[in-house]
Amino acid sequence: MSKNKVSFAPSVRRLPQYLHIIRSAQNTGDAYISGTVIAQELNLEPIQVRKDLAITGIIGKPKKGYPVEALVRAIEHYLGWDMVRNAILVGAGNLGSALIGYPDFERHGLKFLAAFDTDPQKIGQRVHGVPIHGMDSLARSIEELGVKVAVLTVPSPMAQGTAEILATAGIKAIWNFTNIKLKLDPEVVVQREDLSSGYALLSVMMNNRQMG
Amino acid sequence: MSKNKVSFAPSVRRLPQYLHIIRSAQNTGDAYISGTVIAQELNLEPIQVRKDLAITGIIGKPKKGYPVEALVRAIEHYLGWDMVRNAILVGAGNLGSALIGYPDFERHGLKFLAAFDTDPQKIGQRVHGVPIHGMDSLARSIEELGVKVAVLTVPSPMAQGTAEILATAGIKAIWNFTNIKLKLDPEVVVQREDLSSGYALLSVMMNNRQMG
DNA sequence: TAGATTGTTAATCGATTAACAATC
DNA sequence: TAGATTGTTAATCGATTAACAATC
Repeated sequence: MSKNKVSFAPSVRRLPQYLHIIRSAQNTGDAYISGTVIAQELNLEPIQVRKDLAITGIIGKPKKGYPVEALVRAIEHYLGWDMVRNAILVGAGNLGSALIGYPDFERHGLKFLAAFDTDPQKIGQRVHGVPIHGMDSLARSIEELGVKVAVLTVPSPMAQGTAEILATAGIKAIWNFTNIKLKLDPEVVVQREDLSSGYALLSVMMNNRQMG
Repeated sequence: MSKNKVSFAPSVRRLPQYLHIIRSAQNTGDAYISGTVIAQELNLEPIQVRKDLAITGIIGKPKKGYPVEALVRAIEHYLGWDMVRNAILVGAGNLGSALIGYPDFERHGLKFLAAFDTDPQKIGQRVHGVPIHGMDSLARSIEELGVKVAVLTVPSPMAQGTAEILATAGIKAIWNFTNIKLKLDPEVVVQREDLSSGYALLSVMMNNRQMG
């Protein structure tokens, strides 16, 4: 493992993109892949790819590149994507259903044990094979299942209240898809996915190109 | 408008969060809101909020803060969220349906004229009031509607091919929700929303806290 | 008025990029 | 071997934070 100071969040965010490219190389049967090739594919600088990959502990071979099999394992291990993490989905609307059915997450260890919703129509049904329960059984289920990870896709007015129930019941990590900044005990890890920020960026890019 | 060099993408991404806070102040009837208050609400540094808001051209009042009404207008105008932008949705699955029904986007000028899908079951139906057409009418519809913005939520194997059809038919901005790095004419603006990168970050945070 | 808050200029911090020796 | 590519150390770039005079 490199002892260098290494850029963090931005590098970690790029790793799944690398993994995607490297996986295709794996499928083509390539034994090695160079940082140069990965960079080309993603419109990045080769040096950036090398720096990023170094954080996983992978050792490349001059002239050849990185051993594909070992690189896939190194990235997945660094991300903890080689283990199973049980999770629940809170809010079984369209967005939640999309996430629960997204094959990449399941493939990378995110296993949904249950979903929760307020809609009586949905309770008792299943999304992508996962049973939907009522919100009233949320706290009890979390304790029974011993689950530590929750994906939060409820309407924003419910976000803070629901998050508090989650935290109290023992959830330690929340993937927050609402546009609410949650106020919780700092021991709970929160990753917020803010679609509005992406829309803001797209809007400004369009403005710069004088698009109506 | 400030002549300072100003941080770009990160600042723009924070503006919608500010807008959200400022809107609640507006609803409470406050005439002014200070950068300090906004910062507190979002766990940021006041100086960062002031720097970010400066890019919109807003002028604050020492001691009082920023005039709420004018600030809302300044942010929305800077983002171009005070005008209507016609768009289409390509891929009317769960994720696409979630986006098309997300009230924040409509409120900020994103108007979906049509959706497209390959599923014969869906063609002829509507999502959130928007008609779903077959993929074969995609190019023709884009030209007829004169629409320049597309939200891409097709399965990843279809992403590159579909994007090429969009670009050829006249689409100038693509909001890309697939995990594919699109290769297109650089005159087409692409904003990629990569859920895997957020999952990677959450995973590493969980690893750091020794969560299984 | 007194003092909280703004906007500006300067300093720091962190991430990206450059340079280059080592090497398969 | 010759040369493409790695990993490391140094330089640059950009974003965040600090300091502080101006001011309502």
